[in-house]
Amino acid sequence: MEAYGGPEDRASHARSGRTPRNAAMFASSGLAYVYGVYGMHTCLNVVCGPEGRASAILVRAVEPLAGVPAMREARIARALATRRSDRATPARATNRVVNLPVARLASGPGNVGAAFSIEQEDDGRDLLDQAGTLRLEAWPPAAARAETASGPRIGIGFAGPAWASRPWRFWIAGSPALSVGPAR
DNA sequence: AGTTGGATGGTCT
DNA sequence: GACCATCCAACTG
Repeated sequence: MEAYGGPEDRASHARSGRTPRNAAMFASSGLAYVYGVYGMHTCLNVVCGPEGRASAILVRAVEPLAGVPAMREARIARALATRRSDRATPARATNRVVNLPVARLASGPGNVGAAFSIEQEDDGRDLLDQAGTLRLEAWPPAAARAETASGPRIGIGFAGPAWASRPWRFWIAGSPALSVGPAR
């Protein structure tokens, strides 16, 4: 995951103040901020600041602990819906996802959006509503506490060295499902 | 194993 | 009209 701040954060969608797209970032914590990038991917954020102060956490990757078949089906459905080239025939696209390792099902912000069937209409949804289909649940009390690590955020070089180097990316140490990031 | 470039459209200048 | 909080196939070596 990655933390994004308000107008002072040159890497944040809120860097130019409030706009129609980033309105959810200024809302109260616990809501979803969903945006589309590169015309074909949806990314999920969790709004985490007080109302009026923009902040959000981008979910860059998820390590599947349950629901693997459902995630794989969602990936297939999304792959068929947004087929990218004539070379990627439906059969070929489906086959690729079928053979995808579990750790790669949601290893990247666009893949998280695909694996959880995130839509633009999920923007602003209350993730704390335990009756909702898209929700945050409490970490099981009995579960072991995960060890975390941190480093620079991915894909935000445009923000300049000061902000690009800030270690606002956090991950579970040793997780096999970490996002790879853009090639360049 | 690492790099490059195409796909694709909303958003903001 | 340019720019992306990306992904993956097809290259090179």
